[in-house]
Amino acid sequence: MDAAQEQPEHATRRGDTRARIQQVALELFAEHGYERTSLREIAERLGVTKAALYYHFKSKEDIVRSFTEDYFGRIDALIARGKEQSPGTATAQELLARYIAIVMESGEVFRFLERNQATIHGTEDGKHRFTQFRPRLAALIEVITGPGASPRVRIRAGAAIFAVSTSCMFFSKDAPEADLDAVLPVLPSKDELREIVLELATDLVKN
Amino acid sequence: MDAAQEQPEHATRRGDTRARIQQVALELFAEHGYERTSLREIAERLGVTKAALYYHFKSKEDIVRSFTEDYFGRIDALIARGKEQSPGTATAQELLARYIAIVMESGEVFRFLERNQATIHGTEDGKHRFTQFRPRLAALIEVITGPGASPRVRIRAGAAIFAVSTSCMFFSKDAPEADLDAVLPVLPSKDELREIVLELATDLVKN
DNA sequence: GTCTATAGACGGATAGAC
DNA sequence: GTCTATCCGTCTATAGAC
Repeated sequence: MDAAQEQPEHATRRGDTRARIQQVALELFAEHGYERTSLREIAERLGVTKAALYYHFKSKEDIVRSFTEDYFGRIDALIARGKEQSPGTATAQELLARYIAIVMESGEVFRFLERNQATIHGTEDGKHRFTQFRPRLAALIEVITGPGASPRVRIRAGAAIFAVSTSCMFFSKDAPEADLDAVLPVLPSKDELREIVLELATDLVKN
Repeated sequence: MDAAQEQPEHATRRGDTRARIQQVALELFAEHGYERTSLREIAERLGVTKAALYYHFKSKEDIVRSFTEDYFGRIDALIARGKEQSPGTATAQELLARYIAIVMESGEVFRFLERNQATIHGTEDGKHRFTQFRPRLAALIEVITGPGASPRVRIRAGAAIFAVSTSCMFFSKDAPEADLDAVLPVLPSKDELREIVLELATDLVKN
């Protein structure tokens, strides 16, 4: 994760308080939901008070932004990279592979975004919302299919992204409190999962 | 959009406050999120007061249950039906087709469930089962793949369900306020969408 | 950097009149 | 069936001491 070294020296020596806040907040936001998790709850779990939180973050939403901006930065970089390449099966395959890597690496952040879509979409703050997945999805599809693709091809590309995202999240070994046993008696390793998911996404994109 | 205000002449405009509450609540819950939508907001949009809502529903959660129980009933029926059939490609295909139909028919409800996962998961009522998507997913996968399938086959079946669900929701013509134009310049009809999605799901399941 | 204390707002829910 | 009025809890955020 990003260690948030955006602060002056005096504030973050070895300062893991900020990082611990992020960690606990992300965990609770993803598990119980953004609105159902109060700052009091986060503070209590860390053994500090609410006011301490406000020393490190200017608001509740600011905590969210602190761990989502890194994720969105990666996606944007992926899109930019894709635009520089010539469309084709090889490019699409590489894009998908990189996308899978991003999703798997930022597992908890992705889980948070997935499970709090309505909340995130609802933040109409105007200023800076920690924001939208929608325009990025459009760009990803365009970059995978190339311009002027048919509805069928576009939908399949979208489905590939959806399938990849949700599968990586759901079948991940380090999913917290998953009733995974019921659906997958034997868990695949991270590499096995990556391979299976990439194969399935490729099937969707290449036809 | 504002279907609660102006309805077609043959629709039962008068005397069905309960249905109008459901409709408006579902719309707002799906769009802005369950917690970010207050009963006051729902009441205001209907031109009534909060207290009136409590005549028709015993709590906020009760409104949710009123429009989710039908959806889950259908899924459960689908699972039960699947269990009675012998596993095989034909069965899987039929199951997928029926699942797609369910998702497409209950579009707004599904959107609500999708976009409020964290909230829904957070309500540990225990007594009300509308919380659990997880065990149903496990059952669906089992019924599609048959018993004792490999991790790869199970993950592909899961991915098929994920892809179908999200695609039907996202690429649906009557998606409210979707920036769909950006990703799909020409929109498929409901039948075309169904066909495309079924084909893609089949590709995932049969290999 | 962390604390205590509190402001200020808004939420869900209920009582009882009509 | 719908209203007015209100209770009580919780929340985010801030002020200011140490």
